[in-house]
Amino acid sequence: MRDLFEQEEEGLSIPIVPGAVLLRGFANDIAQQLLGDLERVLASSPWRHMTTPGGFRMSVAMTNCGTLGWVSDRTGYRYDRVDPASGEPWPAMPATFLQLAAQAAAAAGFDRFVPDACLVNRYEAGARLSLHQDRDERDYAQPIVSASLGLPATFLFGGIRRADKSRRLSLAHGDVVVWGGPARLSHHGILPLKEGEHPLTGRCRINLTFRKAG
DNA sequence: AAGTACCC
DNA sequence: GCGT
Repeated sequence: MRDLFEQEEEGLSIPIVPGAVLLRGFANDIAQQLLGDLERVLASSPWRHMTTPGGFRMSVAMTNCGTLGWVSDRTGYRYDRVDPASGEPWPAMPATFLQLAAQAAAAAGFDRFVPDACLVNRYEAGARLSLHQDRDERDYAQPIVSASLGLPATFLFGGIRRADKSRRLSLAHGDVVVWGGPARLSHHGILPLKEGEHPLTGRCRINLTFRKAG
């Protein structure tokens, strides 16, 4: 019953596990500015489907902004200063992105969060991200901030061990999840996106994931 | 490896 | 649905 109650809360901090919190609707007021800034990022570094080290095409389309961008190809996962598609540095992180990330982190108890990487994910119907850990960053003392825009999705949030039981959380437009400290290496993922239409993003979900990678 | 296939 |  507690879960049903939580699903209906708005504008509140909802604890998930120690070190992880869902900030319901935290990005609502700034969502249109974020999406406008994203258009300028995409003009330099457009969407692309990366390849896993196993050689499979990821269903989620991605790009990055900030001094470091997350990249996957046949050689592995890494952060790189350069967009491999353009040969140029990733676009600068927009001020609105930095502000959202810092304010969300602070609201979750992580002060002075200054991300140097923003991975942008676009989910269309059927796109998914299987359960994984964010472990390519240098300093696990730095939290992860993940903002949802557009269509809703089911977020899986598990434990440190892959076999730990995962919780399912419905994430809606404007929701922000922050995890760090004891939850920093929690497994997480997104179930296949359902079809739908959102007034601001159309038939997709956009996710902004902020990290201090370097 | 953030993926798939296949097995139990 | 889980592990490999």
